[in-house]
Amino acid sequence: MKTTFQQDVIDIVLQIPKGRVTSYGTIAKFLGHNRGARMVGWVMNNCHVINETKQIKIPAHRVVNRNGLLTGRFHFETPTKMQELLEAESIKIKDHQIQDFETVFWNPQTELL
DNA sequence: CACTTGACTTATT
DNA sequence: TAATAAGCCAAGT
Repeated sequence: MKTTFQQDVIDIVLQIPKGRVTSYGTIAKFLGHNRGARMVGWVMNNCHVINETKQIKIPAHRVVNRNGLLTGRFHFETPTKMQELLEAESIKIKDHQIQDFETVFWNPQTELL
């Protein structure tokens, strides 16, 4: 069974606990790509296709850049959708920036392992 | 098969 | 502190 990169990324994103977030680079590093954050972003860009193909929903709103900034908000249905989803999970956001980012940050390396 | 693009990150100037 | 370059690699053209 050859696991594709996007399968691995999806697998991790699906395991992000509710009310927590992680970053592209963290996921990439966990998969062995120290600087493969762009590939994670690429998977997220295809997450809509994946959602229909695999009939699952990927919590892409729980993946932000390493500054806690919602850089991928414009790829959602509406630019505010991402923030709304996060706020619905008790995550505070101000100016598209996650507040207390270190607190809600989810590290698969230490918490999933 | 070669070139471009990208929801990123780190280092350098 | 802010702007630029380089590094990473899968898909699309």
